[in-house]
Amino acid sequence: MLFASKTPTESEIVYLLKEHEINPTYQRVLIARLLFVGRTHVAAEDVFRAVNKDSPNVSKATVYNTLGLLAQKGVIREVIADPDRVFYDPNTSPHHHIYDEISGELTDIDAKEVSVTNLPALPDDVELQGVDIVIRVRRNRKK
Amino acid sequence: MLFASKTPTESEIVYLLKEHEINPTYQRVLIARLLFVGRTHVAAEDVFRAVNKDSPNVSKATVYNTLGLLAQKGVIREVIADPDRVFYDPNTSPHHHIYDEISGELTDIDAKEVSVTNLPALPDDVELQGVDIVIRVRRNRKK
DNA sequence: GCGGCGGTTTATACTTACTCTAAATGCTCT
DNA sequence: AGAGCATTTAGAGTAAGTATAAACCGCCGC
Repeated sequence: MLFASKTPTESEIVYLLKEHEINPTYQRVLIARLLFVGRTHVAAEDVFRAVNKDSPNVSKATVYNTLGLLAQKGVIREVIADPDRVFYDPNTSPHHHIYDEISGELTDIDAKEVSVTNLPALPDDVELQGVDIVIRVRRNRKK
Repeated sequence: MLFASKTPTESEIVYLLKEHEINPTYQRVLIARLLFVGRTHVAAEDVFRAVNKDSPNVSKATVYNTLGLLAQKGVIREVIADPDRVFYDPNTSPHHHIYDEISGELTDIDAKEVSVTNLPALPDDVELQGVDIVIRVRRNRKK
């Protein structure tokens, strides 16, 4: 488990950022904390709204920059499943996703539940970044 | 193999569209033919440019509508792998993709080369649309 | 304290992929 | 011809994300 409690303290977040060589500024801690408290898949727009709910705290540019930085440093993970927006996932352990094409909702699947075998060998100059499995689904409206 | 030759004739395309309950209009045939001649992953923008290369033939709206229609009817397949644009893939046989995060390039992998097992059972009201595997990769620039 | 400096944040304008709308066009049937 | 329906069109609109240039912040040497 990444944190002792489900809702990490500010200092736990500061530590997490430092661990990943990220300077823990006010805005970055605010955003990261929000991600790890909610522990859900969020889009940049969600973060922007949540972070500025009461008073204007963080600009749009900083939200995008911070999410990009966190993803690049491996603190969170980008999920490309919705053609309209990128989701960010605080769960970086190996897992995959179910994507509801109607609602846009994303759900986790533990990597243990799915196995991928026989990945093709990659050329030397090609570095594997990750394997994403998206199970696309439509939940029928109840009749 | 879908077509006898690598470059399907107009009448082969017309037949393909009719088979999928698509009224084979001038624009749709033009676009579909282009897809099946190139047989590569293309974005809507590519199609728009190619189709209007010499003279203005098809409007932007029609390009998007047609690609959407072809995908919906199963003639081609949408690939969500690049956060910036949707790709369309004329190869509808079961296969997956390697996505180069640097160049944005997509490459096919035959489904036989990868196997997914233990897909989780889905609730009754949920209909499986498909399973997409994207192998994210970075090709290092040659030193 | 003060000036400078790199890193960070900001407002705002911009880009880009894609969608919407309402009018025009075309096709078919009588 | 003309009614009725499907299709296409130009152009405006939307929304996610990026670029830019100025302001700000923390820190270090003086």
